[in-house]
Amino acid sequence: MANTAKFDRQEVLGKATRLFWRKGFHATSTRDIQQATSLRPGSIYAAFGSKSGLFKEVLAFYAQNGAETLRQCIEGEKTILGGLQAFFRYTLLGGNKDAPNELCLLVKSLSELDEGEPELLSETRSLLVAVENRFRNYLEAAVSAGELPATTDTSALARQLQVKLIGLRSYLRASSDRKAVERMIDNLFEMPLVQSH
Amino acid sequence: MANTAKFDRQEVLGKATRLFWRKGFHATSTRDIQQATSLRPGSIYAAFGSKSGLFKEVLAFYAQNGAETLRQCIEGEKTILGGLQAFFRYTLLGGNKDAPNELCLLVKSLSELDEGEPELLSETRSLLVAVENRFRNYLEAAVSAGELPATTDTSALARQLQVKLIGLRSYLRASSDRKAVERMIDNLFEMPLVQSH
DNA sequence: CACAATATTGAGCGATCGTTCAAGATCTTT
DNA sequence: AAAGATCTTGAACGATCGCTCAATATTGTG
Repeated sequence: MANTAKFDRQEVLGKATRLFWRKGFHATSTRDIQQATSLRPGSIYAAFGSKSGLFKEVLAFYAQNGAETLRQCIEGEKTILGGLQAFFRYTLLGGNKDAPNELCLLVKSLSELDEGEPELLSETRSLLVAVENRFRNYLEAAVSAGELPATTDTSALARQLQVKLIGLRSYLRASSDRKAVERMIDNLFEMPLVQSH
Repeated sequence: MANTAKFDRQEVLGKATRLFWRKGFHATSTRDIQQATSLRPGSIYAAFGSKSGLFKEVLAFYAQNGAETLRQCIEGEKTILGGLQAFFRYTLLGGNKDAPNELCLLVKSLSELDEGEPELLSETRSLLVAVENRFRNYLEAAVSAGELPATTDTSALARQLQVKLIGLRSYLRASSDRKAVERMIDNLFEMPLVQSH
């Protein structure tokens, strides 16, 4: 070894993530990335191989950040269900005002990727499955904690949360109606979650 | 007038719609369009002005088709709520096996368009508002027909249908789990729609 | 401090992008 | 059938795309 990279990989991934999150995979050019990261193409290609390779790491980076946010929301509330609601509120209405896009990057990628990028598409699907599994794990913990009946179908409920979250984010981008979204969140968590969803 | 266009505009719009629906706006090249329509660029640009101009007409074409499908579903069932459920089943699971994409073209466009194409984005939003309004109109008719209580908040319910439909279509693309989607549709229409959503 | 190894630089590659337009083909009108 | 208007054709424009690579700068090692 004789020379080491001067840029911070995580920092570059963060900047690339914000860019891809805002513009999407296809509409983001490698020159956009060069400008956002202040790197020359040679450095980017040495570190990530290709635009697709960078995007794949961006997907993982984004998913890990999301998982961390969810964990913090759960830990910051007294109950697990309250933590899940806090996560919905934070993601849809909350603090991260500087989020580049109303939509989840994974869903946005699921939308624009096709058979032309099979590896990125399957990776996106895997990461979305992981989100649903995370929801289910927390719901099972809520059952264990007595917040939900022991008969709760946590798999079905996790699916419902996933569907609702995706739908609400899309609705927010379509309408910008924050009050309506807030009402729908509260409605979702106020009623008996078990049988009605 | 001395010469008339030899291609059928609706037919070309249909082919372009399938193409954009499958690949999205950015990933569809004008040469893709030329190949799919068997038209030379001059003819396309004389008829539609630009790629964006064609896409704008495609959005309208798609939305009109969707409205017609919904109308037929409603008319084909005994009750309006049954018709809405039939529309959900048809759109998500149903006959159009040759649909180019699980997602709604409007939602897909809402996802990939940004400030770089403001006119297309606002047009997409308008067409999505129109879908929700159509849902609300049918729900009001359901109230009039006694299928729903007179106290029903049809606006809120139409929003819920919109959110659910978008979420379910995304979920289907993510997971390909048709049985789970079928269960969620039935669940949505089996329970008392009014207060629980 | 000299050397070897790695990183950075930026010009520029071939391919493809959206789009244009002169030339030729085809139609309606007279 | 001649004239005039419109449509179709396909080559090609400039811009931009993802990406490469020889030249240069920078580092750790002996």
